[in-house]
Amino acid sequence: MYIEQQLITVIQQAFQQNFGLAVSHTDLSLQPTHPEFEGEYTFVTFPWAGRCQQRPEEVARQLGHWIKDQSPLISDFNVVQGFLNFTVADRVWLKQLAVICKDGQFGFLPSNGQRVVIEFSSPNTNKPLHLGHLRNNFLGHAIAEILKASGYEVYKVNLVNDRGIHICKSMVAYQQFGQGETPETTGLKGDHLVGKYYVQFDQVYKEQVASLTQQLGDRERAVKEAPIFLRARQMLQKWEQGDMVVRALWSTMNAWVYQGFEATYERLGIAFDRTYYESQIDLLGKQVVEEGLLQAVFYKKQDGSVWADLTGEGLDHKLVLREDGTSVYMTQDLGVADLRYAHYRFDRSIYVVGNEQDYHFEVLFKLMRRLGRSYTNNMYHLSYGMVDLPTGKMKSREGTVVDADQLIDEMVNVAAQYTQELGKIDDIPEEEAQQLYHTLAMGALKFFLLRVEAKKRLLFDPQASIDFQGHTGPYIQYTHARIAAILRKAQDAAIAYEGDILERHLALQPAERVVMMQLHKFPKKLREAAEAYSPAIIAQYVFELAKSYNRMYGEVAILQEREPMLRTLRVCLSATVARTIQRSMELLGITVPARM
RNA sequence: GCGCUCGUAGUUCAAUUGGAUAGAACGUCGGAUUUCGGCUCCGAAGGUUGAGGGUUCGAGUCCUUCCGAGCGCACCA
Repeated sequence: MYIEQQLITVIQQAFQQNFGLAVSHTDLSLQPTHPEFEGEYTFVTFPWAGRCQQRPEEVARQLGHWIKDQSPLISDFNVVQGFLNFTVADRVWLKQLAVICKDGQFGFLPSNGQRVVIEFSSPNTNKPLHLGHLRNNFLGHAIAEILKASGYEVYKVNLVNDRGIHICKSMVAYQQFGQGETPETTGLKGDHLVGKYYVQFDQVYKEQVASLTQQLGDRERAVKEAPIFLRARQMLQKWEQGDMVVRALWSTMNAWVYQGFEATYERLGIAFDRTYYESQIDLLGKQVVEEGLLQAVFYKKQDGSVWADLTGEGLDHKLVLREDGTSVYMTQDLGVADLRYAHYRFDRSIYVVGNEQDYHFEVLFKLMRRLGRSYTNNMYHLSYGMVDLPTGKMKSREGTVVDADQLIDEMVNVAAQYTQELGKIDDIPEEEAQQLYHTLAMGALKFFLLRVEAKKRLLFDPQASIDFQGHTGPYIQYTHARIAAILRKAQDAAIAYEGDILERHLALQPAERVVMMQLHKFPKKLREAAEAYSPAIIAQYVFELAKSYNRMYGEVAILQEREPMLRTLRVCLSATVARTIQRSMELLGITVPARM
């Protein structure tokens, strides 16, 4: 039972007894007391002054007195204007610590029987993953973990965008300039090799457009008629017709890319329960469009293209099928939604997709509703902002993209350098050391990208991201490693938690009380994070927990404490902090080392 | 032009969903270890929350008008 809830129950009784008011549990809420005031929880009485027929101060005073007399929960209270501040009794904190210490699952919820499908990553198979994908992947993975911890049965799915004109661009360039290169002959990762040709296509295309524009004096025509572009279109048609040669090349190049992706996912620590390929689900969307036509949800233009009229809902007309009968983006998502429901019978379906798709999903959900899909209300677009660089926006064509693999390599180097300077792991095997550098690098990167609220755009400063001090992943990892060192020594000295600590009247230091309060907050933060689909809440929380511990570490002795009860208490507190850090970071997909 | 999102210390982010004197980190300056891991800790300086108006006991938060930024409004995905 959480302290806040207990306190609210008492306040409820206090209203009844002192003012004859029956107030519901949900109308009462507490907030943390500002540090400059005495106490831990604050109840605001301004809104109640009217119903109590008293000034806010007076209401606070009466409630405070009554609660202090009646409940062992608080040791003191004070009133500042309409703010009633409670000081929770040390014994209550100690008891709470005992509970958290014993309960290895503290804060995690038991199964609620609900299924969630979460789609993320969704790469195109024409170029390697970049920084933007990292934000997407980390978000998706973290939210999946958070929902699992909240009792959901979670399925992670990836929808690979493996068909379309952009794929053909890489293929055309490869055909023309590739000279039979393979990942093996070049030593390049498959996704990078294919990406190279995607870039090359664009260079050639630009040149052709430039010269053709001069020739024709018409840029618009040049854009549409550049030879290499025509070849790409032609190739797409052949692909649609199932041309053997084109399909073979497509399979080969896609296989290269998948191998490359697999390696990158592995480094990121990300995996999926199922992968969908757009090339395989083409038909489903078309069936949904057929169905919509029958229901008059869609209409057909004279040229044969199919549209939805959303002008009644303040939107515009939306194409759902081309005049030549081929699918567009929307067609596919209509089909995928059904397929996913058929596969999982989900209670919720989450799409982790960038905010440039906000409109697309708004339309998609409206269409699904019109089509009478009962699960529409359970679909959610988790929209996130772009990742910007200090130099401006990332543009693949201008080479300002931050490549994921390259970035990880750099971070690993920095981690190695810092770690060697610290010199705490000189005795461990090389393989383990490499593993550790990777752990630290990913910790820095993931924390950097997850600490910002998803919907906000995020500035990626390469300089700041490799910083290991301050508001960073490694700062938290370091805190964990330091506690782990203490615990190793405590074990050697046979200091362990003993249940009777809370029977003693131990006086807590303010810094210890703050740490306990932070620990106590974990379940609430997890709940908030799950409701808001927000890993940033966990990131914020775990940082504050680490900070509160580090402050305490500076103020009180732990193993050096002479009083055995206090020493035991602090070891127990340290162990609980370490475990909570570990579990919180795990929710973010970050591993914490025992040494670093 | 229309729609959506955003605007908070020099910089990057918070602000418990409408609560007290708007908080952290980085950077700057100044400190701390006879002791448990200094990738740590403590302190200082730094703000008209883009601007104006409104709602109320109380607004960074809600409404409104401007200003600025990003994204979208493709028979691309």
